[in-house]
Amino acid sequence: MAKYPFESIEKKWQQRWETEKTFRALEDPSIPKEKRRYVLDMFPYPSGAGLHVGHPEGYTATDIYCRFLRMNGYNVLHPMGFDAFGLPAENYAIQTGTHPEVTTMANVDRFRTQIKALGFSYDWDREVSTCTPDYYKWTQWIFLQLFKKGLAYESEMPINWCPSCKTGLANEEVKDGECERCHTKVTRKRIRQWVLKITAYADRLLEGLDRVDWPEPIKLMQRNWIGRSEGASVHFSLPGHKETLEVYTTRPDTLFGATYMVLSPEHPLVPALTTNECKAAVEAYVQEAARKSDLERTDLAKDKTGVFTGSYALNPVTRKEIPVWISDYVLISYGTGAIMGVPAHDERDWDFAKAFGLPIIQVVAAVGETGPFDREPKECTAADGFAVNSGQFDGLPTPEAIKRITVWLEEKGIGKKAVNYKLRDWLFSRQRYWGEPIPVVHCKKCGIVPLDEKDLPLLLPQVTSYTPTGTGESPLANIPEWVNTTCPKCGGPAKRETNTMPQWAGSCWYYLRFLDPNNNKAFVDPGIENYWMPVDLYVGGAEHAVLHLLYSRFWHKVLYDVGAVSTDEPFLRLVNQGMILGEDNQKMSKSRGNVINPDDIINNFGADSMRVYEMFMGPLDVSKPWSTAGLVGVSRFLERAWATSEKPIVQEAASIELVKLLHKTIKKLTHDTNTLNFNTGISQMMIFLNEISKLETIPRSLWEPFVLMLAPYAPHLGEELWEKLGNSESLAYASWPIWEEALTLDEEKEIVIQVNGKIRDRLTVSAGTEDAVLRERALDSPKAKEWIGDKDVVKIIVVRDKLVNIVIK
RNA sequence: GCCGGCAUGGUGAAAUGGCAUACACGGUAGACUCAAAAUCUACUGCCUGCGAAGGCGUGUGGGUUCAAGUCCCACUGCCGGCACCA
Repeated sequence: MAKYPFESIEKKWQQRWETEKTFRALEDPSIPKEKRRYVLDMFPYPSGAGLHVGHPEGYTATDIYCRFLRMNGYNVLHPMGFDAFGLPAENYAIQTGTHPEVTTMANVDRFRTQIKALGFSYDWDREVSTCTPDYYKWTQWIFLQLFKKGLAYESEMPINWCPSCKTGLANEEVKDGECERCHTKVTRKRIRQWVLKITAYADRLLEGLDRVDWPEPIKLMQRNWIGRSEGASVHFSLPGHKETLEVYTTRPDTLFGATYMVLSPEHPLVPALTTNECKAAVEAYVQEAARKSDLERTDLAKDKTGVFTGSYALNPVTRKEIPVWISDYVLISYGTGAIMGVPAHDERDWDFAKAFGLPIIQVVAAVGETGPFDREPKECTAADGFAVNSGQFDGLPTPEAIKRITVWLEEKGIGKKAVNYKLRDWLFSRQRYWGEPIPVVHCKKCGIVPLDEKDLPLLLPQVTSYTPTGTGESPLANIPEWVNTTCPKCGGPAKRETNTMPQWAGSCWYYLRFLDPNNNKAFVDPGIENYWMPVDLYVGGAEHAVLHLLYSRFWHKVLYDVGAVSTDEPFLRLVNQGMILGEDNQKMSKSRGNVINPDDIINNFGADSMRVYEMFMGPLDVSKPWSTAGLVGVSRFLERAWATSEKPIVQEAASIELVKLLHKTIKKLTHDTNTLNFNTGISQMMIFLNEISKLETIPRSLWEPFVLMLAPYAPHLGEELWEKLGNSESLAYASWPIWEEALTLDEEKEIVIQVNGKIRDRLTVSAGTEDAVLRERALDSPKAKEWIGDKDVVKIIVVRDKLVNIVIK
């Protein structure tokens, strides 16, 4: 079998699609809402390394699905663009002096060429890059909306500081205590930052998850990330001080067991509470903690450390004085930055109390446990039970005790019910050049003043050096003529904000710009937004499970609140594609030398082989190793399809067996394509082709539907075969074949005869044979008789069209 | 440590609680060929057996069921995420 001429075929059809704008999506009002679909890929960051074989996996999946939808009469929006701001281009600029825009645009061109070589049916008229002024004008506009709603604020806060990049990092850019990009150990530094108040949307981000069709594990990860907990805040008075110490606890029922308090080293009350005798030790500890990175703080925390402040707090229920300590196991960023130590019922508190010889009092007992409860418990338990050593609350089961003590605290005015989140506000500024400038100015007289919307975009100026200033400010701070400006409000002198936005900003809303990419009056026309939104299917890697998808949902909800979009959740259905591993079953990486380059595969086997192979490897959502040997099998399948098309295609009727196989194939492929189970769908096409390729002449009634079904998977070959059938129009909008249910059913069924669950015989009967008949025929089977022997038949199970199980004893 | 996912032939994998291993790779044998490649055909889970046939088999151990890869319980291993969240 000769190799089919994929090079010429693929080139030819890619050109046809491009010049004819085959896949342009128009907002045709005559197509009803239920016949419109928005299918979105996570757009790539155009790295210098070029396209990875992982990219085409999700892109092929959505492409097949979109082509399938079009053939089923849907109006499909399927765009592609580039997440073009980002650190690698800037780091390259620092090394070489090349403007990041130059690098980025070259990479974008390369990516576009590589993506087009795979024959995806994108509407390229809608392409966007987040780094173009046309685009980031609207990223800045959205920032202004956030600012006006009070959701963007400045804060002087300790941040992760990378001494090598000389810039601040968000928590999520720190991996194992190291800078995600350059792997330098991260330290802490206080710096002025812009922060977005995502916590204000915590409950809505949580609630919205109940209304979207996403994988449960991903929803769970988002829920855990938001980390909502209910409990109580309690004020502890501090004898000798007018302030009180507020703590948050999920277990107010253990208040009687609180024998000490711990503040985070960064807690504002630490200086006031430190007595002269303890001052030296406390200050040393605070300094030590500040110097440490998060890695060290968590690592060293295997043994609890801490120092006594010298002060005492009053336990509001026992009226006993309890010592106030500081320790780095208490985080300033969660709750109030202070805790009550209940060593008997919290592992961490237990370790701390044991390390420093603090008293341990049991206040919860397991159901069925009998006292006495007046001695120090042997082990710590956080489990529910009933209250002991808790005065008036003794005997109450834990949930009841929590309620009653919370009420009691409220009555006394020393506490109340409280909700807390693990989610923190989003550190939104970067001390970088290659990002969207934050469109505000700092005016001595008016404070922080946002730019007028009509003055957007605020363009990134040219700089001579991309190197960070080292003071924590971005390279923009080195351009006085840009920094010094006038206040939009009072007209007096003002300074521009020199921080830029993080890469997440542009990717937070790109799916909206695809709707109306050239609009310069609005970020999207409301009519067009309403036409397509929400996104019906969003496919991308699971590594974005939390951050990108949470940030994006947050922005979308804000845009919904300002009336800019019509839905409050952006992505109805989410599918995460699995990772493609190297042939050695390891993550692909340069250092392992197991990287597969898509260009090589396309050159040697063609884009269609690449596409079909990636879909044939296994289920879309699991990780799977690349195998060039496996690719060969798929390539043979396409060659066989080509070879079959070279045989005479005739008008003769096909045999009933093949007609039935065709209808079964249409049914299975329709179902599997619709549910994105491409691997089993392809296998069904293989079964069909294996059969018809045996024929000397090919009935057109079999071949035509096969070509149509193959087309979404191998579109270049599909179009070519369609043309060979005498069609002059593209098959992109031809009708997907329809199956006839009656032709998918077998007239005869093989019935398995089991004796005690073991297969002993088989018989062939016509479909739908009555249970009673099956029972008789099974009992008549000589082999079954042999196995039954003289045993008693206890029971006979009949499953129509499938099996008879004779149970004997 | 916690959370989540996965575990099936030599390999990638398939299987509404009802014939385990479809499809593909690889392998073996044969056809075609001067020869090779390509292609085509047959076989290909393991064990016993000349064969007929039988037994075993979906990470391990239990359980539910007439029937378990699939459901339940306990464990082991691998992969991913999180990191003292009070």
